[in-house]
Amino acid sequence: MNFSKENNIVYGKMAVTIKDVAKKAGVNASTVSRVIKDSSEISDKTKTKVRKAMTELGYTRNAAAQILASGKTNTIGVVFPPVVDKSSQPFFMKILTSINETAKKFNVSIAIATGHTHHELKKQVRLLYSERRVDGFIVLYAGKSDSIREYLMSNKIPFVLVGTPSEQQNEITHIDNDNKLLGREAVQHLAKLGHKNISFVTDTTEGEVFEERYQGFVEEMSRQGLTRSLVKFDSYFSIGQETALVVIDDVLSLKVLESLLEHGYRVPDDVSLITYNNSIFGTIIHPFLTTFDINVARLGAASVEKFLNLLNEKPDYHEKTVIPFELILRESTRARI
Amino acid sequence: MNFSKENNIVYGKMAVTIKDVAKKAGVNASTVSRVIKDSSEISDKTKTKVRKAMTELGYTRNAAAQILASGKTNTIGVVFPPVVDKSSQPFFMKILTSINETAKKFNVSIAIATGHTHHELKKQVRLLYSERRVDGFIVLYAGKSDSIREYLMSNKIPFVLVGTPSEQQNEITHIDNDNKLLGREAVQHLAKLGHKNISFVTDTTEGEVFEERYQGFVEEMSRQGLTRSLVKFDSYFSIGQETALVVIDDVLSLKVLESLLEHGYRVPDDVSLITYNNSIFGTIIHPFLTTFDINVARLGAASVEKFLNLLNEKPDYHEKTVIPFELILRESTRARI
DNA sequence: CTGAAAGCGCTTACAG
DNA sequence: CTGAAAGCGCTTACAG
Repeated sequence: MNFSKENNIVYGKMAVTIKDVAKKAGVNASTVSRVIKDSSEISDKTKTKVRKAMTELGYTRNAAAQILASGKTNTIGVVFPPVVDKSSQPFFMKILTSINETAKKFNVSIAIATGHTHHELKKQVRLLYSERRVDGFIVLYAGKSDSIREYLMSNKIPFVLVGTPSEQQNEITHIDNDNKLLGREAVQHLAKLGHKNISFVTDTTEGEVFEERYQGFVEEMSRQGLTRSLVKFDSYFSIGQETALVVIDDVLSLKVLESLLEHGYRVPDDVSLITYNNSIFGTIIHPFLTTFDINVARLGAASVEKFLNLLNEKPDYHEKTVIPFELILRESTRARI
Repeated sequence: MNFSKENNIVYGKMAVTIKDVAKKAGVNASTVSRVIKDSSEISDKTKTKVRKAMTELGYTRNAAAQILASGKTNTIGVVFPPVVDKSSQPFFMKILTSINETAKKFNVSIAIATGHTHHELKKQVRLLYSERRVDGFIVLYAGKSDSIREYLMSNKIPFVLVGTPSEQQNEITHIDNDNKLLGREAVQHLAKLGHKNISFVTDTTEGEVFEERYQGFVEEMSRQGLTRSLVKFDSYFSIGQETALVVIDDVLSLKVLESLLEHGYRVPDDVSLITYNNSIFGTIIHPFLTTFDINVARLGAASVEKFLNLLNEKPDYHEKTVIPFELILRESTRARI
């Protein structure tokens, strides 16, 4: 029976500490600490000895003690957008999973900040940082600056953005797809199939995502000398001479599909449809949607890597990371006859 | 300039500690600590004085220090199921949000555990607990026992389950809807509309959710003397004499709807359809689905409350909490003429 | 009702 | 390459 352990009763079990390991290995606690972080100062012989003691005793570090002593939390705060229904977008759960698993790979943890209102969300973000629970943040929404972003910037708190900020792109490290290219490539795919009159369909004309995809669409349409229009989807939705549609995302695509069917158009026989995001909505009902996979897993992984780089290397510049996308061919597009 | 602060440089800023507050308020650090937790031992006068100092200095507690000193993490680990695509089920993001916001209300934090494989997930769960990052867990999947649940139970780690465990229901605190009642009430709604021949449609016959909803369906159908059958949805799906369908969830309902349309049935004119979950999938295309809202927000909130109760009160029994549901009438059911 | 002191389990200059 | 010591910022018996 080991006396020093008598006070380490946690949840009814003895917690093994660095001291126990040190005693067992016949070294000082500071040596054990150095072995834990695999310091090059320590001899291989000692490392082996200490590690043996660690496994024999079943040692695991106490996270709180390490955080307190080192001053580094090794935790990243993940900030969700301040909207009520994050659950309707598979994107968020997907990127959260990816972030969590990448973080684990680098031995860091994550904490999350959510809020129905902007005010609540900001309170959570501030609290996470002021209680020294996180070293910084990955923010899962971009666009125009808000008071949370201002808070982060003015306090020089490390953070990266998933998406593209409307302003200060050179002062913010961010990770995104090339939305303009996404717009162009949709046109290219359709043009290759022989379509000459194409509409861009959206339910919102706000936000960077729409703006850039649409801009890419317009540029490529002009370049190829094709006929285009912009259609806002609402209850009066209908189409004219166009033989193909670029739709802003796959949820909207399902609605467009239904409306088209009502008006007597068959997809892809009468009109082709190409869309974005490759979420589950694209393969529930036929025609399964031809869509661009924006690679959410890599967006998440890159956000962690870039954040860690920002935190540790403290580069004096802020870069944009562009994640490649992939066209998934399914049933909703076909050659124009 | 305050000397004691010179060493508290965190992220380039002075961190205010309990000592700074104590000095400013002219009391001992231990008194400040007691004021923080609003101890009834401290006089109101002192509390006011200390709180004034706290706000003036902008004090926030250091989470790691508090955790280390108190031995309580005030953090709950949330365990997601070990499946690849959690993002296709809006349920998970919804309950995560609800759990996080309820936790915040009780001043506790959350950590998450995800993994593509059961093995990875278990590693994360063990790590969270052995590093003393969490006091216990909320597990977001139920059904048959797995090695994670066995680990939690045999180590007497506090946890609650969202869903109903197949075994040991009296030894596990869990939170769920009454799935059997959900099955019965679907029948009742349909019967009231005059339907006498009803099928239960599912794509999986595994899991508690199916079993209980189906059992409730069967019982109520028998009780009312109606004609029933069980239909497994696949590419050969078709219906016979039935005039109404109970479908296991709303994603499957969209597929069923499509298949019905192909076979020339109109919903709800020819056949009524009632389903479960009230996710976004029910209101994308027409007919909008009549569905049961299972109240995910309350499932999440209750899981936090019950966990905290388990942790603090250490009751010697394990109860089940049944969250009420609500029928959302939309377009997919109608009276049989 | 409040203070002084010990302790939580680590990390990290400093010294040798 | 390793040890001894101080310190991170709290909490909590113990004493008065």
